Amino acid sequence: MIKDLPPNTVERLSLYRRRLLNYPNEDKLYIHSHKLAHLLKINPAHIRRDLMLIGFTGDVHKGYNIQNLIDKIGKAIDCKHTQKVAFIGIGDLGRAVADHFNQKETKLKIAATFRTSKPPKTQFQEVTCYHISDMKKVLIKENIELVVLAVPRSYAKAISGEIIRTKVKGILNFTSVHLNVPDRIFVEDYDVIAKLEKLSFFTNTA
Amino acid sequence: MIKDLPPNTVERLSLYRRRLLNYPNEDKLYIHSHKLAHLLKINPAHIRRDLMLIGFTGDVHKGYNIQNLIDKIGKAIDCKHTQKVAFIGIGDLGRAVADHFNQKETKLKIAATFRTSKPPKTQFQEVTCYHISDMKKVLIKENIELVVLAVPRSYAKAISGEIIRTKVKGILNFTSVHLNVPDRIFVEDYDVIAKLEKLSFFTNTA
DNA sequence: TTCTTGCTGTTAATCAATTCACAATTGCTT
DNA sequence: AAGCAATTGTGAATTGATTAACAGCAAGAA
Repeated sequence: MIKDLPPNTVERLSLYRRRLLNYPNEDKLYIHSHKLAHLLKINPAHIRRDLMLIGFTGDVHKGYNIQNLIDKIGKAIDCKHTQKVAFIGIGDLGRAVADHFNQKETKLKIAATFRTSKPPKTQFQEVTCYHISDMKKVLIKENIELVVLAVPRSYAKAISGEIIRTKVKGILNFTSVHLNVPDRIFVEDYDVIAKLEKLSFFTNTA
Repeated sequence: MIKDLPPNTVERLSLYRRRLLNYPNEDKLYIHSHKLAHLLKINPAHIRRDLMLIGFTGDVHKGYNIQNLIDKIGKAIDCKHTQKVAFIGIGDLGRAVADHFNQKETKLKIAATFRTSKPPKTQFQEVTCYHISDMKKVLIKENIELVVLAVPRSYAKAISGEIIRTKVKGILNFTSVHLNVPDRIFVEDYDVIAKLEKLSFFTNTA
């Protein structure tokens, strides 16, 4: 794991890897920066720069060895142990994401989902779905470190109050409520409403 | 509606307004930049600069008039007519967002939701939930211009292929698939997997 | 062998976003 | 009336992200 990678680079490395994992294996062992850039619709220089930052070097003619690159990205951004993730109050989106995390190459594992309503305890694939009232207990017992939080506003405060009493270290926060958590917890906010209003703005001016 | 606002400013203006709408009305008619900044955990200069960009000016002692500011933000970022939004394949998250759009102050209206599975046609609040197979028809009939797309990978291509044959102008894309759409459609990607891997990275180094 | 081609690695340039810092203003206090 | 205190509006500085540009290299063609 490399220190001091820019946040956006970390995100892109994740994208590179995922794209490469799905890359038709055919006989292709290598890929050029501009080819990968084209697949991801980004600038080739960006890729070369990102790979430079993690010290991965390609062949001047053949390009980048795909398997080695996948491995190197893992070394750069994955943590050593597997981290468990929980989805709190997010139905279909979790489902849309889940398949990837059942692949071999990932250090993240979806360990539980929670709902504020309905099913008190059901299975979804191999992931158990609990009622929200069991959240704290399960987060602790399962040693979950990352959560995706997408519950209605009215729940947000109480739930985040419980989360800080667990071992959770990171929250992807889709509630439009600003969470009051200690510094040891890393929060990434995403405000759907603001994004929609931005979308509205740029579809009417641009 | 103002041209040439930076994207991030547009997003923040949306956040400012929403925060102000929920601001305890008490007797407070005015708010200072640092007070609002504190509520949103951002830098006060940021707020002053954003408001400068939309030509809103405050009182050197009282601060910003809340109602006027709300109105001005509307003039700056809202489009004139109401725009309709659809949620495609996103259950709870849509629910978590929906309440806001039933407020008076918004130009966006959730007009439909679609599911890839289960309920062929049910109601959620006043919003009808259709089966995905009716999507194109409904998008056209309802004149929907914005969609939030969060279906499993395997559906993404086919669905985006249908979307481009409607009047949709903007897509908030939560599928990790790069959509191939013409330039007239504004796409904002959000890759949950990449965000989670970033979260994992920064909870293990920082 | 020598030339051409096309790629990587990397520095430099550009562009965008954020924050600093302070002049100007004006109510309030004395 | 004069000085203090607090706030806005904004130019300048800083930080960060992206893109351009090209030297250096090596395979393959001539």
